[in-house]
Amino acid sequence: MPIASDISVPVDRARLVAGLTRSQGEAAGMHGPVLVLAGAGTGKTKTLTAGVALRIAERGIPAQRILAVTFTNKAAGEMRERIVALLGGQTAPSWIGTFHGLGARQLRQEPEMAGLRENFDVLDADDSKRLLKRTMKAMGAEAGEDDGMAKDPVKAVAGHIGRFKDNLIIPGEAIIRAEAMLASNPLADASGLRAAARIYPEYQRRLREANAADFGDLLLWPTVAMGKDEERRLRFAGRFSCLLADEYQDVNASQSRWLRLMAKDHGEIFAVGDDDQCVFGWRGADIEHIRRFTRDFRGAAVVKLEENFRSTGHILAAANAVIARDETRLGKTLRTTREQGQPIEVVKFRNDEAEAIGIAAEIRKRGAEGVRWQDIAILYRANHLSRGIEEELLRAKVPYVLVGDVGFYQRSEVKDALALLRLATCPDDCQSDEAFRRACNSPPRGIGPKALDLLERDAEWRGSSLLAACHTAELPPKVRGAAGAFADAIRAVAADAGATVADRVSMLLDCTGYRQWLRDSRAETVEGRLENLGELVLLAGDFHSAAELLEHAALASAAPSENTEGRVQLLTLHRAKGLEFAHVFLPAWNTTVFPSQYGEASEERRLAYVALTRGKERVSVTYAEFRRGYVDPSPFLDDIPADNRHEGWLRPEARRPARISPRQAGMDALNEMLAGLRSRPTT
DNA sequence: TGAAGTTCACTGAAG
DNA sequence: GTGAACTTCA
Repeated sequence: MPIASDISVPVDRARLVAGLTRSQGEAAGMHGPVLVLAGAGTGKTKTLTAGVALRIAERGIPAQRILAVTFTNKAAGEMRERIVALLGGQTAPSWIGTFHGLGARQLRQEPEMAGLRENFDVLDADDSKRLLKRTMKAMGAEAGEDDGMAKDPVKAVAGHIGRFKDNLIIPGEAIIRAEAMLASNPLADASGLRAAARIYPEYQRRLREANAADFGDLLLWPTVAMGKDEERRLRFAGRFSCLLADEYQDVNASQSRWLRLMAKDHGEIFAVGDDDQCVFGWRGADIEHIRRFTRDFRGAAVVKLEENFRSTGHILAAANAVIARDETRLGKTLRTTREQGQPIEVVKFRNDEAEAIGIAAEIRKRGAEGVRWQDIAILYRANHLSRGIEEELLRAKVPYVLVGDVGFYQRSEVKDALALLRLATCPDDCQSDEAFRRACNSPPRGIGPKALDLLERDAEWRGSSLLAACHTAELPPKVRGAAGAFADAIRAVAADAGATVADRVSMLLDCTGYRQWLRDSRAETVEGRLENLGELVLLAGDFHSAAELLEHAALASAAPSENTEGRVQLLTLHRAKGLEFAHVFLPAWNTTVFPSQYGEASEERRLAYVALTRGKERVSVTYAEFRRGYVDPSPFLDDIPADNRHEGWLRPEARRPARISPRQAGMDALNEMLAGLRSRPTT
């Protein structure tokens, strides 16, 4: 492949590719469509960053003609930072962002693509679920659609509608497409899917009515519109000379099509990804897109990065063996230049409690050996598995942090405060009605479902906003006073033209009694919540308008960086993707837990591969003989070659009989009996 | 009407 | 443990 060397821009190519391997450097400098298949720990981000830097510095492509796409804000931020560092003072591309962020930007420019007006709202998952719920209630579809509907039908329908949007299915086509899907895959949740196809158009109608877009809309409509209207496509695509995409294995149909439309004119797309790490199928990601990259982008070059700089030999061999049993993969085999290191430690425990105790004890021991807490991580398949482990870490006095629990902007107090701000921004606009519904009764002021219904009727009758209806609707006297006072408080802040965004938020929290309400509540979490509100006011200082802050809040979920210093980190396998830790503990390798009974087999296997490749020095896999109903050890354990594993670092002991309930004790007895019957060698 | 109490399930989670 | 939905109580 040609490497441009004839451009006389005075840059030091050597510096840009410094620290890259030969294949990394070659890949970064290629022209035309390129797919970099980068295994875990092979320097994927580094290569991508170098790719951007070389395009700017060597090929002379203006920074603002480069489009770089990622999935998370964090990844986008890191890329921007690294590019700036690499290029010195030169500007990073103006269009580095997430798919959603970029889609939102396009939609802001031409909102009619989605049938929206200017200044539409972006709803986060929570908001859209609320709207969906009201829609379903109105359609009488909320209660369990007789047969096999899920326990949470709103969640199920929200999921299906989200998948429709991921797959570029517009409301009018949903019913036909759903039937087609069911014809080819009768195993799917048929009644839920049908219900969703029926509800989708009405939900979409209500979204438009509220002048709001959900996350799916942000990419769906620009993509649909660009596909239909070539002039429009050129307006968007014409401003870029090349594209770069991170984590390509995780793209969904809509994202893949969007990229193709954006790259159509020049074919300059540089994608990096690892098909072995596609673990977000349930979120719409489709591994097929990375597999057919060379067909989607004609003449694409494929470069494999197989040199792993992260893990020791044993860890890598184990991971390779586990993933090798996935037969549909594109195929690459990681090798490491590092030493063999220690074998994977596989430890059997009697039950889940013993497992938690054992892990905590082992972590203590490693701490005593000088391992820093922050270099240790416990990675599990499902969130609820953290609980038992936390308990034992607490007991063992090991400091830990639960990584990425609830995002800052998803916290209820933050959402309440933002709803107040939304309300104060346009008190007379029906677009603020959802914010009103959220804010009107926190703190409780007597506006329950009944009163809200009266307000809704009045507002509908007059065509006014709910807030305006507080003064006009016929309400019981007490409620009327409270509602009026609430509306006046909002309006007072709205009228204060001189106030900054931060001032407004702070004033609203005070004059609506929200802060006081929080202070008075004697829940344990008050202090943290008040702190969050303070943090929000602080953050609000960075924004020039309420609209700006609200958009940011919808598109950015993450908490302002969690402090992991000096703590053991607890997180799910999914959240651990892309991260690395010197010491990794992988609990609950039991069937139905991991692999999960709900997951797709090959995706669970890839998740096991992700799990093992997080470790740099030591990886410990544990399982319980007994765990909530007898479950077998994970079959993935058998896939770790005998040469690369070692049974146990600790004699598993179940202790603390006092804490074991009679029920548990009975089950333990049963378990022991079963274990005996199976004639497993006992420890 | 609202608040307090109770029950029940609980993959995974970016934007 | 948590949160959501439902029930009961004041």
